[in-house]
Amino acid sequence: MTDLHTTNALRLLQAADDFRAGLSGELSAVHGISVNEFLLMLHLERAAAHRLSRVDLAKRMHVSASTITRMAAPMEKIGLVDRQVDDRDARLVFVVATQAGRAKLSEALSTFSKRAGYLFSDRWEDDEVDQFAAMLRRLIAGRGDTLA
Amino acid sequence: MTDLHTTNALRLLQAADDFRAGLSGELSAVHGISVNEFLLMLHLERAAAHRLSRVDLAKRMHVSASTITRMAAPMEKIGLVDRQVDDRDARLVFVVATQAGRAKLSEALSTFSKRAGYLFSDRWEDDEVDQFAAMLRRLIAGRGDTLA
DNA sequence: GCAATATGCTTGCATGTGCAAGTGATTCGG
DNA sequence: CCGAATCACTTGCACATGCAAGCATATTGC
Repeated sequence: MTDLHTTNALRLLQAADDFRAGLSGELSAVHGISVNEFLLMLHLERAAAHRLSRVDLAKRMHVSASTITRMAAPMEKIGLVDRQVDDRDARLVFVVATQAGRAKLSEALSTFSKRAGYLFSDRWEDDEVDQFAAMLRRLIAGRGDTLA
Repeated sequence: MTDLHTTNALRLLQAADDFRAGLSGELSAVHGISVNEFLLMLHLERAAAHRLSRVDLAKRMHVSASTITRMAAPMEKIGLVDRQVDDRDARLVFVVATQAGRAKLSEALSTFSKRAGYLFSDRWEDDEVDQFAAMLRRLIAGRGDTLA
């Protein structure tokens, strides 16, 4: 009916949606943040000086610049991130992780890892996990700004 | 730094997001439908009699029942789906694919398959694609209502 | 049978998001 | 230099979506 590439793409979307849906509930219930806020902070954590410009974040997260503007505002209010204007280029406004934000990320990351463990553990052999990692890496290899 | 399960889950989300973002633009530009409308019709296509109740669709798509109600309305207007109340249980309102809807799905599916091909082809060996399919299948094995 | 409960769906409200337009800052071409 | 083009960001508007409440229909317990 449909070829295997198509099946794989459908399964990829389904598996990611399933995982994201479960993660969403626990992140918001336990840590009071959304999946996108979690991913935003993770991008900051991986970035130099734990900061990124708004357009940079937007590209990495597949959202519009306006979304970053609007996500950052409440995160600044609760102290997860700070706003930092570039010295050289006054157009650039960095989103920079605070200590509190990095601590929150660390907690949220343990929830994330626990769920990732549920997803794979007890059903996968170590070498299968390695293979899967290598395959996924090839799928996102085109991007130079991946989280993992 | 982070264990491999965590890395894999992050890559899974990233790969799916990347694919969905590219697909979204082409589906809306070429076929005038959203990714979620495409997936809704695909669920109908796979279902018995090409129809599903609203709560059933909601569960399969990880969205709320109200979202299905609101997605179905414009799709009925442009003739992609019909509304059908169950004879036995007047609470049940099925979303049923029309011929026009199934034709539209078929066109959109070719766009989907083309992008799925880009994602894997020229970079993957056949047996790797098979392995990847088997691994993804295990990730979504818990669900009995998967698309693939 | 009938009240109490559960189920499926819809609607009001609040929130999240993209797009297009607007603003200020920088860079480019002459 | 100076005007034009580009870039980063913000804001107004429209649309999508979840949650809670409401409504109609079924099912259950007595």
